[in-house]
Amino acid sequence: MAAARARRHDPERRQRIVDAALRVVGARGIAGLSHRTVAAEADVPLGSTTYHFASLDELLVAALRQANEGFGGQLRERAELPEMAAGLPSALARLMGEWIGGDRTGVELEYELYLAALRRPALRPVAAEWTEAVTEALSRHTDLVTARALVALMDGICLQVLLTGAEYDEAYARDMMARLLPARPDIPGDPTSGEAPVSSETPGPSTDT
Amino acid sequence: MAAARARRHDPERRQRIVDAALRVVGARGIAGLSHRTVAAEADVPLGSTTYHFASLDELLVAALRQANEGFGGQLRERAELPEMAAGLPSALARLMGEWIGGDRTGVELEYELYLAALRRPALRPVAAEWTEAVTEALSRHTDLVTARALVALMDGICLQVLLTGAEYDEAYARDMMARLLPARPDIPGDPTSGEAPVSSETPGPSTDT
Amino acid sequence: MAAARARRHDPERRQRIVDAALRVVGARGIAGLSHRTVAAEADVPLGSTTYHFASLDELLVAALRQANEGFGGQLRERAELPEMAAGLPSALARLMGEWIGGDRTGVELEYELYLAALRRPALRPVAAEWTEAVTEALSRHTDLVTARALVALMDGICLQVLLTGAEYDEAYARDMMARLLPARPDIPGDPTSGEAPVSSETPGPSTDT
Amino acid sequence: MAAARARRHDPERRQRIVDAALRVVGARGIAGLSHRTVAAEADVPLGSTTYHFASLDELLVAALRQANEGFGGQLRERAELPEMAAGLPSALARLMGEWIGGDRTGVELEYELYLAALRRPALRPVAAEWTEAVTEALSRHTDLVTARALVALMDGICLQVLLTGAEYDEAYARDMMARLLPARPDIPGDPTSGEAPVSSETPGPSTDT
DNA sequence: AATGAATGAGCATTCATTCAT
DNA sequence: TATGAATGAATGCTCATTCAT
Repeated sequence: MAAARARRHDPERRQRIVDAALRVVGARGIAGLSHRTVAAEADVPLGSTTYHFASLDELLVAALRQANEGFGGQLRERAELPEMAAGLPSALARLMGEWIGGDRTGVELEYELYLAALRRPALRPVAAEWTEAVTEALSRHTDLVTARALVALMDGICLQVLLTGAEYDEAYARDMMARLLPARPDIPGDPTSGEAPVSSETPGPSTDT
Repeated sequence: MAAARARRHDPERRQRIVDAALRVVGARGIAGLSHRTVAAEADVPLGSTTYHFASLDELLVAALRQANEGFGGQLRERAELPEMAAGLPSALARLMGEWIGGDRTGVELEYELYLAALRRPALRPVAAEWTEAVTEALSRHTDLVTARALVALMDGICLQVLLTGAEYDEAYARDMMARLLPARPDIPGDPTSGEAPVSSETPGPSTDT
Repeated sequence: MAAARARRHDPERRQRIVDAALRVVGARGIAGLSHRTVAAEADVPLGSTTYHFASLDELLVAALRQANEGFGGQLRERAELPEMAAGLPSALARLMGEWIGGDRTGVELEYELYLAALRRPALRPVAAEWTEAVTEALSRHTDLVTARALVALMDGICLQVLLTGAEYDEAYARDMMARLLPARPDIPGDPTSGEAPVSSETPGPSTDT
Repeated sequence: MAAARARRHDPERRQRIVDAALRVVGARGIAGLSHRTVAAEADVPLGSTTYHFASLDELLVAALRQANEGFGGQLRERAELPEMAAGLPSALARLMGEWIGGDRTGVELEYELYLAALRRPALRPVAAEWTEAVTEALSRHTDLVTARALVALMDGICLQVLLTGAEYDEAYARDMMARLLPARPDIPGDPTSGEAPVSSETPGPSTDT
């Protein structure tokens, strides 16, 4: 068990490289990720990174898959709780608030990897996995179509906060998600459907234009 | 092939560099944008790019500002049309479909520049400008809060298509946007508010368009 | 008297450029001095710096001449005071301590310009001027040869502090300078203090070799 | 002229780069030292210089350490000789004369690297090493404090010659150094010469070696 | 199987200088 | 006379990749 020199198969090595990659991307962005930076961060020889991950894309895939556990993981954990069954929009809005209000590094890291799929087809399956997983978790409390729309809206809201530097407005997020829930004209108190009906006012369109 | 040498006074130079930058980003991504690539694409001396844009960030700002005219420009143009007043969700869903269904290069280009604001604070004001402009255009037909949510949802839907490789589903987009519109329990047929009330369960594509 | 636009002869302009050059060298070293940096610091057009100073060497000469007022200026001021006549070594050691113990920027700036003469012959006359001026000021209280040696020793002590990061030891400086004073065999008082009145005869090289 | 290509394994490579750096600094000054100039001078690929020396500072450190062998090396060699024990000031003055009277390139090179520590903290430890080594060599013949002052005075005298273009005056140097030697009140013989038999106390040369 | 050495291409940026006003 | 525009050269440095163990 003593540390063998020149271990033949070091299964931790690969994981340590992925962890280091996440730290590098978190600190310096994907643009700062290179064989060198990750090797230095992981404290492994340069050749080791190219050996375990033939290309940076391959490393990014592993990193993205691991990063996906962030928001998605928390959401799946809470998906079981009665709180979420009781009021999906408010539960999601609160979760977003906690996530985005905490250390921004993790949030930016996760989104940067996710958005990188735009230009790296290799990452798309992983991005799709993430969307699927979150959608599925939400579909415990609503239908699939609504779940997917909720995910899209959450993404859009988060992006507006992250990209424009705007403040996160939890009440706004909750209300808009509540609107997305399927109409329940006949069952006004259905707990699975989410929040209570949105207040009638809200900056209604009135007679603009 | 050699362009005119010794082009001492070239007032269009700056604009040509921005155009070239957009072409480069469109073809090779932001990662492929460098003073060298843009200089070659614009057929100007290398020093000319650094002279007109002291840093790449500066060039990206100019490029993003110009790219913002893409979707946002079309939306603002159509914002005047009665079609949009008649049915905001279906008009927006159609516009998205046309945009995303056409040449993907422009779409990806625009989104890549937009999303780059995540890691480049210099781009955030421009990203905010874009959001503001689109929101304002939409607010001709609905309230500001709803407009902002519509933009967020559209962003989220587009991203899902672009990032996961999913197909764009116009009916789904329309129905979800329709749900976002403020509740009008008393005025079921308000034309300014957009579509007719959506069918109760799930957003079947119904028979639009 | 009102600020004329496009003043024909702006005598302040030249001085402002020199002042800016000193600030630039102080902050970023001679290596950081360029037409651009000094123009930016002085808030004058780039062309203005090349106009007033055809070469950087020319600008450095002007800057060094002005910087020479630092230590040398203080020394000349105090040269009149009875304190210096009473005890040259302790007065000089104290002055060095004050100079080197204060803001290091000025000290480094002055020395950097002075030492630049090593590689820039254009600066040598100015460096020689400085040495001459200080030597002459000291020669009010001792002979010329001793004065020159005192200057050399002070330079060497300062350099050791600046180059090696050592602490300045005022007592050591005072004692070593005291030893440099010409022998006063008739006043055995205290040779280490060197405070005794300077002897009339100068330290002729005697007949060694 | 093309040297052997594909020199994959070249253990002297590093040393050759340092040698080339010294030649470059000697010929064109530190300002003329760049990865490119040194690569050309050493006839190695550009990447080789950045591989062996991650930064120019690192290269300068190696170069300074090697240059330190110049004057310091000669001094240490002669430190053993009876000549130095017999008359420290005259021996040092003669050594300085030989050093400064010979090829100025080496002298300027050594001083330029040494003085560069003023603005490059990375060089300070090496500058301190040099001072320590020379001081220690001198302390075989006098006490540490005096040795340090002798080094300072020698530095100051050399600088005056190098910076102002003055002639080196060996007799002057010898006499001033003689004054620096610790007082020997009991042997009033001739304090200016310092050649007289050294008093018993003080770390005189006594019977070392 | 794993890795240190090595290298040429490329990077953003700064620069002195030239030129046309 | 004074200056903004313009440019090619050069800078330190990072990099993916190759190669020889």
